[in-house]
Amino acid sequence: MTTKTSAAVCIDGWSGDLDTCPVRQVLDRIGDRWSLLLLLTLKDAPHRFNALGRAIPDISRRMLAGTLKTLEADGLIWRSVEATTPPSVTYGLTARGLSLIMALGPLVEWAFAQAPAILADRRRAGGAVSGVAIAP
Amino acid sequence: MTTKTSAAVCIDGWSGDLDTCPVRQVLDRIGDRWSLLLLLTLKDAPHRFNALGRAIPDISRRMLAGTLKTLEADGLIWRSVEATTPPSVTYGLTARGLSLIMALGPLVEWAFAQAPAILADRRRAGGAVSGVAIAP
DNA sequence: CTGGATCCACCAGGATACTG
DNA sequence: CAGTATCCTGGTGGATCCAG
Repeated sequence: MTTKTSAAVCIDGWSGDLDTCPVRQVLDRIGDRWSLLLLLTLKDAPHRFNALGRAIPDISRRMLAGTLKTLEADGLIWRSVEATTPPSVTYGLTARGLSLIMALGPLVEWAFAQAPAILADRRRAGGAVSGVAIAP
Repeated sequence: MTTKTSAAVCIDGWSGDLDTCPVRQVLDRIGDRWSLLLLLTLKDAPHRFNALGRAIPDISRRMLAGTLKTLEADGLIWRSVEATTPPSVTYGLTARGLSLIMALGPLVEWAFAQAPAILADRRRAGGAVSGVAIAP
């Protein structure tokens, strides 16, 4: 979502730049490799920096720090620093972050319900499409 | 989502590979630059190939063709070929594609409702986080 | 322990040209 | 009209080293 665009459509009649469409911006954020995963990890309980790293073993420290910063800038998570030595930083969900997770609920259910069928279709891709058409 | 992972967490206690998590797969698909846009364009009515290109001016033919193929392989859209000369190919939503759009509804509403506040927070990023914390 | 800074590999995706 | 093939660039993100 870095390229300049000039499309006049997006969603629900959104008629501005593609890059200013709210839905696009949200998907750009949670659609990346780590944001959603972090949000869902923090849903259960606040975590410290390295605890998050352990909960998501394959994230690099760079992406962990960067993604957390972005999520905080968006007000989706909070960050609390204990000025001890060594320092201890804790992250947790904000109300806004929680509301996002709630809004994701139906999508999550859909994903779990449809995943097997989609994977089956994808496997025999190239053949006829199996989905029932809305229009002929 | 091309990198091999071995994480043991994902969503709702999903305990397989990150890459096999249904929600990750769905987000990988609709989170890309064009899929959701195409789905929403097709929601209103079926479109022909070049009509889609005109509805979304800044998509390249390569990405248009590629994204359509993937969406079809996942059974989210159907593809109908008229063997005329010149050929005419029409795309439209399947029932599954429509159900995905429905599942996206709450997220879309959330995005529109939260976008202004998020952008405001993002602008003065670096300052204190404004979201109300769930936990202190 | 919690990051920032830097270097670099990889690949998604745009431009262009060509085919059925 | 509806794609496919090829080349090439720029951004994403991993690895590594450094700092508070």
